Amino acid sequence: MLKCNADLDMAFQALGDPTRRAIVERLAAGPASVSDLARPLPMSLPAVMLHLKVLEESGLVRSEKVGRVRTCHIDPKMLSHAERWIGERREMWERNLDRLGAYLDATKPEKEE
Amino acid sequence: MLKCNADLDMAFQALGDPTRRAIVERLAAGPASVSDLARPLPMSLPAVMLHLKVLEESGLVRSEKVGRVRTCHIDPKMLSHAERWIGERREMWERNLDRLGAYLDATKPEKEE
DNA sequence: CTGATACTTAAGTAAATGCTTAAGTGTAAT
DNA sequence: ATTACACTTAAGCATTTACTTAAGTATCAG
Repeated sequence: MLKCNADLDMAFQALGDPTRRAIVERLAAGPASVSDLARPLPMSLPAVMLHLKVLEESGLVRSEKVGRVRTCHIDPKMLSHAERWIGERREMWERNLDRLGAYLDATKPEKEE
Repeated sequence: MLKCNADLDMAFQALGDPTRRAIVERLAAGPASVSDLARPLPMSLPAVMLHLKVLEESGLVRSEKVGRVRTCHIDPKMLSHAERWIGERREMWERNLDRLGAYLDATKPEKEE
């Protein structure tokens, strides 16, 4: 019954956590290793790994491991997707406001022609 | 330690649920009563009320009650806020890609001058 | 006044989240 | 070979979420 946009579900839910947004914020400045990401965060490294897993499964972040260090970076596609979803709804709402305005303009004015 | 953006937390978390996105989707087309919103949804009315409460506390939706019917509508401000947050991070990432490209262009080319 | 409508509140439950500490597994440096 | 480093997995736990049903509380219509 509900449209099935599991990818948006995961992306928005991932962004709904301050730790994960902090990670995205850091990655927006450029790729980083897991330890780099964990260092400023007030939690254990395994906890950061879990957040990274969420971000990666949501498609917002990707990572590759070379040697013993895993480097993470943003995947902008899902960011765009989420951004677009919000933008389209906002625009739909604004068009409705405009239509309502036009309707009121068309019906109310008594001093017409 | 983490930047405190409780409003974004709530907005993104609200959008991270398919039922709530369906409600926003419906409201983008125009205001609706609680029952209107609940009718197509595969759950009880109290459950829908809880989702509405989340949407309202996140600032994405507002509502007024007149008589016995509560009419809900989108508040576009928080939609814009969330959209902007994503957009800024995406752009930051893209600027970084450009800088990297420029750096590579500036250092690698052997056939210069 | 009586019943139907449109929400609202309360109480309870199963599952998902966000951590923790402890114990691994490979890779790199000495 | 030995040690340190950078993750990774596992097990466990407290809290929050997403519902449910049942029992209200105001309107409004007849």
